[in-house]
Amino acid sequence: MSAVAPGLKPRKSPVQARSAAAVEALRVAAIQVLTQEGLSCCTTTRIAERAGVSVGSLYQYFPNRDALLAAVLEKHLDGIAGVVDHACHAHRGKPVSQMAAALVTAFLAAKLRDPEESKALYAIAGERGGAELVARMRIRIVAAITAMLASAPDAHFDDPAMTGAVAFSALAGSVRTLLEGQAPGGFEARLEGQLILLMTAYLETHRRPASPRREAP
Amino acid sequence: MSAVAPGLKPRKSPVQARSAAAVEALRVAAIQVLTQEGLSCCTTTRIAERAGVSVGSLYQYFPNRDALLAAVLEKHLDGIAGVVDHACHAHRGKPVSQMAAALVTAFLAAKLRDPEESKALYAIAGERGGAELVARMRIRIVAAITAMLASAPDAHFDDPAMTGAVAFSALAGSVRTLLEGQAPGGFEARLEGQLILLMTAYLETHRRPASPRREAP
Amino acid sequence: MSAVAPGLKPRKSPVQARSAAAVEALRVAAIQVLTQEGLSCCTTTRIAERAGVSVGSLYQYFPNRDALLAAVLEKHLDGIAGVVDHACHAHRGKPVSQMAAALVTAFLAAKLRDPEESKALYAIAGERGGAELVARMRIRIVAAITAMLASAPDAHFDDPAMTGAVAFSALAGSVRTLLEGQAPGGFEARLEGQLILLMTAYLETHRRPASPRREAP
Amino acid sequence: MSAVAPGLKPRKSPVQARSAAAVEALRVAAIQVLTQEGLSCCTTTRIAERAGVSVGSLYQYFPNRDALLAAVLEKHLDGIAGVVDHACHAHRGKPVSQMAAALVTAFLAAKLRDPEESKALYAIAGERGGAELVARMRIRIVAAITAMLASAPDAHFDDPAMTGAVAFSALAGSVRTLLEGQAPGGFEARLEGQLILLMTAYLETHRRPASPRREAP
DNA sequence: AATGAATGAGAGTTCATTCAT
DNA sequence: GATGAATGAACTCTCATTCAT
Repeated sequence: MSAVAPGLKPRKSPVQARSAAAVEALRVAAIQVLTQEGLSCCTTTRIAERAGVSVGSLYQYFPNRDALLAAVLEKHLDGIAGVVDHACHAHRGKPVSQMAAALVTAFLAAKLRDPEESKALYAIAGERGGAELVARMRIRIVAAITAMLASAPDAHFDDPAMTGAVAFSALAGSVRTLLEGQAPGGFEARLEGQLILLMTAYLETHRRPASPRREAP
Repeated sequence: MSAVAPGLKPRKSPVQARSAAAVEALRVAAIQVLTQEGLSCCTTTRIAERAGVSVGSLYQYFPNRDALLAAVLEKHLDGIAGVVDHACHAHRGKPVSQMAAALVTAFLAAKLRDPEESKALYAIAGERGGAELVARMRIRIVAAITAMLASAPDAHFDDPAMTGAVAFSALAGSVRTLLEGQAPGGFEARLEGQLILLMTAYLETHRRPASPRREAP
Repeated sequence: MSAVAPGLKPRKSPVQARSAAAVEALRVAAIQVLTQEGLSCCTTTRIAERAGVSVGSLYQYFPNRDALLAAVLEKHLDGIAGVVDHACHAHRGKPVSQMAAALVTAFLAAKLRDPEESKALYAIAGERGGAELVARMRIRIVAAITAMLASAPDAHFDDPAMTGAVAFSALAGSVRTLLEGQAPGGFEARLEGQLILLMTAYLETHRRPASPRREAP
Repeated sequence: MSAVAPGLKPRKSPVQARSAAAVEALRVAAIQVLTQEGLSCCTTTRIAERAGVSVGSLYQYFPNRDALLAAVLEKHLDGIAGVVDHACHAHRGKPVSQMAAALVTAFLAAKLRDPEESKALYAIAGERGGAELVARMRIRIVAAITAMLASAPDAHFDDPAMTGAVAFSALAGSVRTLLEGQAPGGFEARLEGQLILLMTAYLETHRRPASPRREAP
């Protein structure tokens, strides 16, 4: 229906732009409501209200409430996965100690950027549909870690996928504990150091005994 | 835990016995419903139905739905905490490697004894009230670990509470991931070994450099 | 269980005595609960509890909740009616001014002896069954008043029943207002005087102009 | 009350009109249910059903059941108070006998316009919240009566507020009795005359002894 | 497209009443 | 008889979803 801007890249039509804006507003509103009022107050009406659109419109963009919440969760998880992905790519071929530090740092940075949001989304992650998204994201991240580990020059992992999975689980679990429980004072501050320590110790368990270069058959 | 002296007192009046049976039936039913139908289907009606009692009876034993779910969660957490507590006590003064193995083994044994139950209860843990119970249990377990660590003859922890907290978080988080996501094949089987490896590596990070007795300045 | 005093009047059997005690306890308990916790808290369980008997027993003495409440109301109304009845009998043949004063005084004394109770019972009076009891009591009292009025030496009432009904309505209504609304300060204190004034004025409206015997045309 | 100028503005937006219609339908339905089935059958479901709207809609207009009933009562009481208020204003400065007649006539006319409604609302008046509304209305009416009495040229009231309160209580109480009890035949018909008699007698009790004009000190 | 009033199934909870003990 | 746990219909209220405007 809209006349596309003459020439360059196909922009979103005005209609689509409006849609996109509304969708984004709903996403942000959902997080705010979730954060400030809790899951049980996170009704479609409240979200729409906060987003400044009508409930009717909400249902134009999402088939139902769960789809909206899933979308919110998915975007969040995508962000996390992207950051970790990137860090893993960037540290291929580096020594495992650097890998460990990079992994921890990247994940913490991503997850703690908006702690309230991260915390609130755990509530969604447990709901129908959430588990699957989390599983997908986990697979993606573990794959990235696995690939990184496999490229380590100073270590050999018999089963890098397993090691990666355990490493990520430990990391994600620790952060979850931090966010969910009111962590004891100073916990947050020193968590990063401790996690790097933990991660490094775990990965270096697999360190290659001697100069690996030449003799790999 | 104690074997009752054979043949003696009936221990509970018939009335209490019926009550206890109903309460237990409700507890089990709640876990079943949670497991098989999810948190949002876990209504008082459904639980009572499954337990074979009427809703009215449910409310005779629990003041409201949340109290029932909290009771279920609390019993579960108490079981876990008891096992870990016990293991920590039993390994005071042992080398850290044994501590690590014992901690991992005890926690896994407790948490994976009924995986469905454990999994289902994560859903409750996020609800209002659940978080507090989890926090309490965490504090109790971390305290036990901390005390154990502080007694290690072959390591010195500057901040055993921090180390204990991180160790537990990593452990609990890994198991959660295992239970929540459909873990990749074989994950469960080798998880215990990997977690022992992880835990040991982390704790031995703090190993006392040499024979500690004589040369401490 | 007790040995009945040998000989004289047929006492209630022990069983009946127990029943009577329980019934009375329930009656009193109902009033207390009604007074202290309100009609919506006036459940059979609560009443039985307060009376120190079991719900089961309550249902041995009363076929259902409404019957219990009706019994409570009935006894209350009987008390009131009795007092007024008595006063009316005692003032037959007296001047109307004395009748007015006696009526007001008797009714107020009866109704305000336990204001809380009186007030609480208005709640029952509106429920199914209550209205009928109230109507019956009204009829009884109005009859007594009517008879008294008809005997007045210094007045003549064309329709003493009508006059009696209006007089009683006004009286009962005023007291109800006093009890229900938080009456303005001092209202209670001077109500009696004002009501006597009102009643006297109303009844003296019908005063026989002169020596009544002879000259009635 | 005013005839809307023909053909002009729709006065209410369609939305508001629908709302208003629903609210009014609920009000009427509540009175009908109360009248025909009693307070204990006056449930939100039943009211909504009778009003031809869904329960959900009921809760869109009233925060809860009590609020709906209170609204119904309030409107009724406002109507009564308005009529009495008006009559009192209109009879300031008139002789007390006219005041008495006007007060009785106005109140009866208002209260007996829809006797079923009036009767049904007594049930609400006793519930939590109802008492307060009744008290407020009472205060308003008594104030109006008091002001009227104070303006009487042919009587002097030492405490017009007290006299007003008693007068109103007697009046309201009599009517209540009429409506609640199945009044004896003909009662209603002659009640007005009797109440005027009663009221007049009571008020004239305070008649100023002699020609008041000149000698007011 | 956008709106938000209307819907009604279904949730949690209560309580008069019964009946096995 | 007395008991009080068990019952379940019925109540109030919520909220995801629809659809006339």
